[in-house]
Amino acid sequence: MGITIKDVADAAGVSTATVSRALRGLPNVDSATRERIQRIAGELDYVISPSASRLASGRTGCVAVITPYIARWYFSTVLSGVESVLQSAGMDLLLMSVSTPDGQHRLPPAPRLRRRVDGVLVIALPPQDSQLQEVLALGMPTSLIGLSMPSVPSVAIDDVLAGQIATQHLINLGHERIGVINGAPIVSPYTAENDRYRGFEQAMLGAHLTVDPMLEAYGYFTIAGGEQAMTALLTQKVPPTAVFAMSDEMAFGAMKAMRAHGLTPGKEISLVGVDGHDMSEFLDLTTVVQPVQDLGRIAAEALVLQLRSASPEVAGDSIRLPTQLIVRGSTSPRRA
Amino acid sequence: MGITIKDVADAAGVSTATVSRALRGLPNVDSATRERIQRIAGELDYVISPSASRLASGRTGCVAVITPYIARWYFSTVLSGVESVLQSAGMDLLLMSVSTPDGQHRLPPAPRLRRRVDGVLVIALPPQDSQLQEVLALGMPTSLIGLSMPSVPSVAIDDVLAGQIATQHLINLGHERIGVINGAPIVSPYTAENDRYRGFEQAMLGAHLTVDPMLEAYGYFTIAGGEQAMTALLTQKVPPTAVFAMSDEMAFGAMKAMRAHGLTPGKEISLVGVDGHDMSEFLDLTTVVQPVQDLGRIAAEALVLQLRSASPEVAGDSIRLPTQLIVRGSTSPRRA
DNA sequence: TTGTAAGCGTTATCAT
DNA sequence: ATGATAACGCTTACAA
Repeated sequence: MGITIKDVADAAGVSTATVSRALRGLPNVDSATRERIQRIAGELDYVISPSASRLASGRTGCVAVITPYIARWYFSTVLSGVESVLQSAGMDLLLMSVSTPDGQHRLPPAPRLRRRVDGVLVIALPPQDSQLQEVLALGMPTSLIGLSMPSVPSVAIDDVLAGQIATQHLINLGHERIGVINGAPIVSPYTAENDRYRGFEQAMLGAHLTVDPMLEAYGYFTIAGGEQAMTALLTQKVPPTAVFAMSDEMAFGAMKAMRAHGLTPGKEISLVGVDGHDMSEFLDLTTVVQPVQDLGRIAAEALVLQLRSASPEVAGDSIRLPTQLIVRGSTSPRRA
Repeated sequence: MGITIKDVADAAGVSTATVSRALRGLPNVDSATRERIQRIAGELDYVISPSASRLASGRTGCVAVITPYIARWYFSTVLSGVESVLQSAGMDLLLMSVSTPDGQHRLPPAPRLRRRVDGVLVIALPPQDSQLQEVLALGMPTSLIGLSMPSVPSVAIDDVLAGQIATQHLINLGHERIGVINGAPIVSPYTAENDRYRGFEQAMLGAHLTVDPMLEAYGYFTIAGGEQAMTALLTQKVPPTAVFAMSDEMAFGAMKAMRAHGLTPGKEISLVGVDGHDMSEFLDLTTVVQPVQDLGRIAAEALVLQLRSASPEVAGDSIRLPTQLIVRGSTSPRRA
């Protein structure tokens, strides 16, 4: 039921091999022949069969993107960057979420990868996540986004630095009782949240300030979580005068809690986030902006490059993208 | 370099045909044989070659999702619903954006669909978008999400009703000078924005209120756009006392503009949106909530069903999902 | 530069 | 219930 390469070959009076070569732009094809074949293929409305091509060549032209969430800002933004690159590269993007929209875990992606894609892009899974381990064990070309591991190519920001910058900003404003809204309490090392916490600690210690465990709360990277965390911080005997939220979305929740307690971010209390979420400008939130879309874009470019250069071990190493502190109204000098 | 069906067949002492049948769960296979084959396939770590299977069967097991944006809330939320269903159905999800992250148009998706997927899901493209037309012209099983057209299966809300409900809410609060923040000025008919506008008109006319063209502005469904639109409305000689924004994100922008003009949503001026965006609760925005994730979920389910039931014309018709007005603090009775 | 033909790994149609 | 085998549509040595 479809035009095949054979039909084109017959119509052009050449062999299927020549059509294949001509259409794929391979060298050693007479340019007149090539043009004729292209024209005829067009006239016949010929479309190559990916399945046949893949079966014969062994390459799928597909890249899988594995992500814990699809609908959250960070992940969808990374994804948009990835998609634009893969699109231009003519590769198919297979989207696989590791958890349901409700957050439950699902079928492990690794089995669904084998023989199906040429490469894999993983967004912000904890380094020792079992799903991630299984994917890496597949041994296929892989790039990590928003996390980094030794010996696996990755694109990420310097999370320690991000945490350090955010905290230092608060310190520079004269704050001393600085709270943190962290991700989850128990978490594997080398995650973004851990690194940001280390940056926080470094800044605090560097300024000879006390890291008070009572001023740490967990917001699980959600708005609601941030709100709860901030509420917890505000009900301390001596609440913080400034708070570092590890993500903008948690910061949004924190803002709500502050207002509920009659506090205005940037007046009685200061708040800084991390991300550069679309809404952060709108909400006048000081934040450490990370180039989220570029994270995806650059990782995808690196992967495509690796896939093209048949050399399996041109893995390319860990790439660090810069962050930038954007000071807005949510932070202000400590009131005397 | 991989285990093939032949290897499994040899190891099990049966033919490849039997292995194929056994592994796919087809009938007419001795249960003992089937179990043995399954065990051996497992031991050998056999993974079927999708390319070969697709080439031989003619089915790809892939569904393409075509969307104008990936990183916007509505689209990523629909996408997450779609993904969860396709995942459970064991189908591959090919993601294709129609515009770049910057909003530019790109390669038309239609050519990239042929022979590559079994079905297509289209998210919120205007009915007469040329890309959409080309996709439909392919004649493959297709479901539309967030838009509807005669004779093409679709899942959407009743946008006229949504606009009507939002507006009526403002009217019920006693407002008479009601502004609208629309999408784009020139737009094809039968789009969500047009329908919502019609609902707005209906409500206004039903209450014998004047639809003042001066109280209409365009926000292009973005935060920044909403802000500009609201600013325009507020600089009218006689500004509106209430505003219907056709999306929550535009409403967010509108809120910012209101505050910039010293107005508090829900006090001197009322504001209602449409969507049920995550941030709307946080920002205390009254809105007409639509079940965005369900839109994607249900459309995907319908498509999967259609693809399974080999009957090509079980297209299933247009499905309408309900919306719900959630009254929050951004709307209040008109002040005398 | 072009053609020949042997795969690629399944599925599906007949037989048995 | 199982087996043999011809597709499926392309790529890629190898020849010419």
